[in-house]
Amino acid sequence: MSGGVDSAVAAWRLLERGYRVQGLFMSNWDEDDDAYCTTAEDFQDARRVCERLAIPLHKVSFAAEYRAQVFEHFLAEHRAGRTPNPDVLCNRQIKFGVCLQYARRLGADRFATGHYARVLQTPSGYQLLRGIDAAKDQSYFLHSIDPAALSLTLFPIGDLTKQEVRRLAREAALPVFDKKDSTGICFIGERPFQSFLERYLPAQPGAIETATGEVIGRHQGLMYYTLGQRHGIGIGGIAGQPEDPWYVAAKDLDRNVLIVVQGSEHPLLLGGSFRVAPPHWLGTEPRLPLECTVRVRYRQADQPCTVRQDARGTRVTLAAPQRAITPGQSAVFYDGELCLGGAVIEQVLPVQPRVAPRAAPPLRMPI
RNA sequence: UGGGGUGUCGCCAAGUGGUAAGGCAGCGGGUUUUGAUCCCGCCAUUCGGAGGUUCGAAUCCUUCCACCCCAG
Repeated sequence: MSGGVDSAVAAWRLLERGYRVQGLFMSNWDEDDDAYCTTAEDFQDARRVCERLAIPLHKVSFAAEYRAQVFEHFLAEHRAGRTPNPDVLCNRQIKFGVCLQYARRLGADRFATGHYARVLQTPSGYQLLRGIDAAKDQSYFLHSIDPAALSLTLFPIGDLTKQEVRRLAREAALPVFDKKDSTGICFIGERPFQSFLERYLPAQPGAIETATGEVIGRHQGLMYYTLGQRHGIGIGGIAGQPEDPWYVAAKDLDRNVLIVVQGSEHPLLLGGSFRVAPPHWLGTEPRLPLECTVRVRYRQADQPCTVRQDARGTRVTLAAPQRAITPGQSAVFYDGELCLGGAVIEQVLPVQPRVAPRAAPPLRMPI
């Protein structure tokens, strides 16, 4: 129970179906107790919901595990100039890892969350499906959990739309029926990103350059930016240049230079294929090459792709180039509604053919 | 020091006598369980300063200031 409307309705639906339900509230972030920290209110909300449902509520902190298994990795990735997805890791390590184990020790034989996703039992095992509500589907964040956890897991609202969840919450008189959806890093919450990271990763200012090497500004530290990012670069109008906004196209870690390009459709923002770390498959490992669809970033449109194995590892080739393919983010593979698994993006391969005209060698784009 | 040019929002930039376009950046909000993207809104009573002409000036005149270029 997070104190939000989704987990509240999930618990309510389980009760409706006759399950014996107990609530479990996690507080996994105790680094600070500032205005951005909503843990106290969220716990109160969870308690009110459980009172309304007449079920017990357990409170547990996995702050140490979160710090060690999620946050340290998050910082290390940023240090390396990549863009990690802490919530993917959080689901694997914390929610469907230590928390699930904890629930087992409490005597639970099933484990439920308020995620917008579905579990399908098939002769060959349990499979993860997208949530019915395409706009809220959270299978992307769940793709890397232990497949064994799926067999114990219930997603009671995965077959509902957000609108239906809100309506049910109202009808069931759940105190949080009107509570705003939460965003931001799970357990840490939404905060000014750069100032938050600065507390852990000191600024390392450097130059901002165009793709042709012209210096047009200063950045605060490569780790504060992500590929495809527009805001926060601080570049205004430049005489003789078009009026389009600037986007982060690459990071040159060796030179501590942020490389930016102008216009949201700039070719250097696009990637046609990319390398990934060894994939995590939720079901039986598919034979490669695999034709499927892939989502390269949460809420990005699915794209047809081919997953191949070659001498250097696993490579994904897209049917159409995608914007802002970013090392550290997850590529999640789907077969229709079925979430097959995913892999962390390692390296983007440029759209342009490898053989360039003799006169102009292709720009080297680090990362 | 001569000669030429330019000074309009943080940046780029329209406007050349009729009462300050637009873009970028920034800020605020929406969307969003990463970080982005995206969408909406806000953002110069004032045009380098001071005088003057005019019913009316960013636009004309005078003067001062600053910067740039060519001379030197």
